[in-house]
Amino acid sequence: MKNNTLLDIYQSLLSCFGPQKWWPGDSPFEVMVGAVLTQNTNWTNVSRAIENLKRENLLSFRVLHELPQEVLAENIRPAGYFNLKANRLKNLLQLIANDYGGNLSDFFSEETSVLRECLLNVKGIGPETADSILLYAAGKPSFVVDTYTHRILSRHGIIPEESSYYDIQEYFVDTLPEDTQLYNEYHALLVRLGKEYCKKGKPLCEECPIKDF
DNA sequence: CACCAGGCAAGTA
DNA sequence: TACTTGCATGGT
Repeated sequence: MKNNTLLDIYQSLLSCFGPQKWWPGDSPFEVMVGAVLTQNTNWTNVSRAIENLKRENLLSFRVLHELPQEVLAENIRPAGYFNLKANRLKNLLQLIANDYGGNLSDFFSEETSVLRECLLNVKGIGPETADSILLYAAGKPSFVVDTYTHRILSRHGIIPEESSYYDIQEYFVDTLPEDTQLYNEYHALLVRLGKEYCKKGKPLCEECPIKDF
């Protein structure tokens, strides 16, 4: 009776782990910054970088936009790739300054597909970072696919190993109801599962809560 | 010591 | 188009 495997998996994960309360962050702006900082990086390192920004009272659009890139880079050093990420954040802030007068609410009020294209046009923002900002900062129903999503589903034989980002996203979007809260919780639960039961280079874990799917 | 972490862009053939 | 490489800190 599994005519909707993804929904069944979701229910299992939710009952196993409970709500994950994502994204960790106090404001949409902080979430957006965190989305860039967490690219290929452990969240604990990102937390340190964000703590630095908070301690120095730098975590606002105006301040960060006016801050020299080198100073920004020093503050986000613990997140790794700090020069690269400082540049990427600057690119994003520049877009918001140029096209939206620095008004984050106006930026996030754009229609989803328009906003997505804007984000993807920023050098340093790819599909996952764009979808993370859309979903967790702007509250749009944009499903986020990450390495855990790909690894979990392919390891369980639910999708082919060679599936692309958009193959996987399409699968979720076509199967699940379009619901921001569902997308939010589902992605967070997959990350939780991935961290605890589906690590890189290991075989399918016998204790995995969804091993029967 | 090696390997990994909530990617992305640029270079090569 | 399909690989490969650079970017970098901190935990295990």
